Amino acid sequence: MFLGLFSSRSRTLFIRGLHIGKHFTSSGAEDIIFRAVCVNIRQKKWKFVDQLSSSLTNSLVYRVFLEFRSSPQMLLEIYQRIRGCKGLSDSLESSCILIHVMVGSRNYDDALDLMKELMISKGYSPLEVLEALITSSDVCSPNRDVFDALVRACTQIGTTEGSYEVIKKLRMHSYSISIHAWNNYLNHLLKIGHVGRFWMVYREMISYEYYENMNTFNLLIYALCKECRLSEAVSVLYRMLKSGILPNVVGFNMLIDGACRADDLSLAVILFEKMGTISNGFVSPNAVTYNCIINGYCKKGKPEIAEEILNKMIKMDVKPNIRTYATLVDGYSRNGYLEEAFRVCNNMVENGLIPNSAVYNSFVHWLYMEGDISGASLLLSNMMENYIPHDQFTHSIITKGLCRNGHVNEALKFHNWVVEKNLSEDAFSHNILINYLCRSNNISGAKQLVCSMFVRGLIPDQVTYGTIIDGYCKAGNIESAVAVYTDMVKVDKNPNLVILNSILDGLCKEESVDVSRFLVDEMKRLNVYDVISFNTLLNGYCSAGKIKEAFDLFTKMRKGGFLVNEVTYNIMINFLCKFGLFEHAKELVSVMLSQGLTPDFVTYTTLLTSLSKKDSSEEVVKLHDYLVLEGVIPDSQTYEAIVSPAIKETYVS
DNA sequence: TTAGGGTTAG
Repeated sequence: MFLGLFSSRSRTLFIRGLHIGKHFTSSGAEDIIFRAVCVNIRQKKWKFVDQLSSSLTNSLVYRVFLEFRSSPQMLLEIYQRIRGCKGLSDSLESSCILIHVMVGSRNYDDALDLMKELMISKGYSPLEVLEALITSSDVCSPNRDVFDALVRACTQIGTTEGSYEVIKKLRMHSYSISIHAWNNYLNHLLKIGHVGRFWMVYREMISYEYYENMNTFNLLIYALCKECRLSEAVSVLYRMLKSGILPNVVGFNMLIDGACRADDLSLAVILFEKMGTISNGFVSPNAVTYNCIINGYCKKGKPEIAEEILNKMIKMDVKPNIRTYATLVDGYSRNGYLEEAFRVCNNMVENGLIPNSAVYNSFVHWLYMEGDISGASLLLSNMMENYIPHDQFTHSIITKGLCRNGHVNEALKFHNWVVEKNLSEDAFSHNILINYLCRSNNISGAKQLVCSMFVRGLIPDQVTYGTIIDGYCKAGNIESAVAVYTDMVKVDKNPNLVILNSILDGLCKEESVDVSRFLVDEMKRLNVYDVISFNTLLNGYCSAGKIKEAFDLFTKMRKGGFLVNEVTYNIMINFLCKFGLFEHAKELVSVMLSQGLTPDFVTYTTLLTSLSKKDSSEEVVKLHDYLVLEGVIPDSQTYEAIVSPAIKETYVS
């Protein structure tokens, strides 16, 4: 109290003394300062605190925080005033008191920020923060939400292991964490694509006798949809209903979106129509629901039905948003109706929405795909004039657009500009360029680009490695491909199916068919294979003239059912034609059709090229007619070179 | 917690 009597001059001298005299920090002196600070804070004399803040020691800050721990607002104000001071930034214990108080007063955002700051800027590990929080819970009223918040902070800064260690440690300390923290961690695992780990953690959670809440069930639906396990995802919905938990619109939306992505639009529509009934009238479609269905129809090649859904949406009083229009714009564009896409965009503007980068990106992408470089450039200028910021998508689209239209050097120049401006944040654009450089046999250029990624702090991803590996394989340099593969495994990037298929193709091209078969066996053992793997091996057998092996494999694949597609038949048809067994090849077309597979332009070209070498024009025309009647879309080059002259000849004779 | 646009394989 006596300090209150100090004149402002003597107070200043007192503070100056604090700056100069380190000896002042003896406990007696600290008590005096502590009381002085507390009095001034209570009287809201912040100027005093502000002047003193840089001189506060760790222990003083800690004592002040303890003193005011039951007045969250006051404590927060003190924190705001002294947040830059060394006494606070050095003290994990003081920060933990703050965190306890913030969480206790439901000020989660500030608590999360503080935790993140401790881990990112101050370098404390999640476990160190946890231990400090546990220790400080002796002086603060313990609150489980603090630990939940720490798990959340860890997932937000992306430390997957950190969050898991926190959960584990809490169990060891017999502190229970809430289902919300588990959900948060599970959600994080899904976001980073670790679905396998998701299921492990989920099972672990259940083994500790936690009960799923609505969010957990939604996460299960989300995970199952990501894995295309649609019927299991639907059964989660029924499990929810059985356990008396009413699904919310998010769960329905994830199911509907999952069904669309799994190419089961009819299920998506059924769920969409029945969501009201299933939820006892509690849930009705929202904008996300409509957007999912609209996207489903667009990706299925039916943008006009998608637009009908948009009209229905408006009728039902659900307001379309920018994503609704962006989806439809892309839907029309990707199906070749750019004019319609522009019309939809105009409607959007009339409805008061401004085209964003997603809308521009779609237009630019599809203009480039159509070869309309000037149209794309025009739109890009328009984008800049309207101050719409370009993003990573824009950069990739421009890079690919230029490469695809034969301007690889322009693409490289553009890419360098992006990199120089520090605008490159992900590996996408690099991967596109690496792919085009490999295609043009410039593997050393591609390798340079990978090196530049490291220099810029960009981590090459699976696609980067896969593209380089494929480049080497295509160039017939399987040794280098395997060397890159080994490097990739060393940096903890697991090979995926695409990469294994590339290596398999490389081995087949090198006629190392025995090694290829060994690789396929290994892929089968790991359960990482698809129809492409088998087609590649089949093609390898055919190229190597291994007739018996080829036919054995073909029979096995057909027995397997799902491991056969049009390409399988094309390989065999080509093989038979090569050996002059044209009739057998033609018979395979009937087998194909009986299996519900439609011959494609490759089948068409293979058969007609082979037939034209040995038979009359009349036969060529007959085969063309037969294939077209069976639904084949003729390859234009083959038609011009072989069929058209044959038709003329047949007519003339 | 859910929805839009860009990369790799036969």
